[in-house]
Amino acid sequence: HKDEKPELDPNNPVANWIHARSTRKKRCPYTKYQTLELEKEFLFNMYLTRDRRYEVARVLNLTERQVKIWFQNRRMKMKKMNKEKSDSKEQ
Amino acid sequence: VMILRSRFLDARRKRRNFSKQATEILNEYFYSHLSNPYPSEEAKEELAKKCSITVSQVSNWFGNKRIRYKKNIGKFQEEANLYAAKTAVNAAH
DNA sequence: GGTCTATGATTTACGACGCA
DNA sequence: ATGCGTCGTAAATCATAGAC
Repeated sequence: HKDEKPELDPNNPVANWIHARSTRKKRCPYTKYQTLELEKEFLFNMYLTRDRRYEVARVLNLTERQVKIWFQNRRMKMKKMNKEKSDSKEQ
Repeated sequence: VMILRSRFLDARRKRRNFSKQATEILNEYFYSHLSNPYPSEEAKEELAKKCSITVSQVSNWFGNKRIRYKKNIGKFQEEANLYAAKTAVNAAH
């Protein structure tokens, strides 16, 4: 399969499932303040310039990578919410 | 209009467990595809229709099921046997 | 009715892959 | 090669419906 890492085991059913690499950073919930500031920035523009990303990361004490990924996830969330809205409309 | 709107918002806020029949259908698929329990988009749509839930809810269900099964296979052994037997009976007729 | 646990949904973090 | 885009997902966590 594709996503991440195989689990080389004999005949257990989970062997061929997708598994996260052990090096993956553990999910760390952001504070209310961090989330609020990220949401404000997202409201201002859905896509970050490199300068804004640096600044947001510095102010919120996150890495630029975390900020980049937060925006990617936030755009997917918005897409999902829009889809639900249009789906419930028809019918 | 306000009533409809508030009803819609309430429905989103207040989660309901899925029906017994829906859970049955999802579990049948899960245990009969245990070596690769990743339904395609088309399969998700069909499951969603049969279960009267959304495709997102089907995705959530499989995501939760995979991780919870993997985390404690022993706890699900009885359930796994039950659905294995059920699909065996279905295949025999 | 108050405690818990099971369950559905949401939040971080990445791998795979696309495109410029 | 770099670098950021989407898409689908893992895994942890949240919220609370329901079982006890």
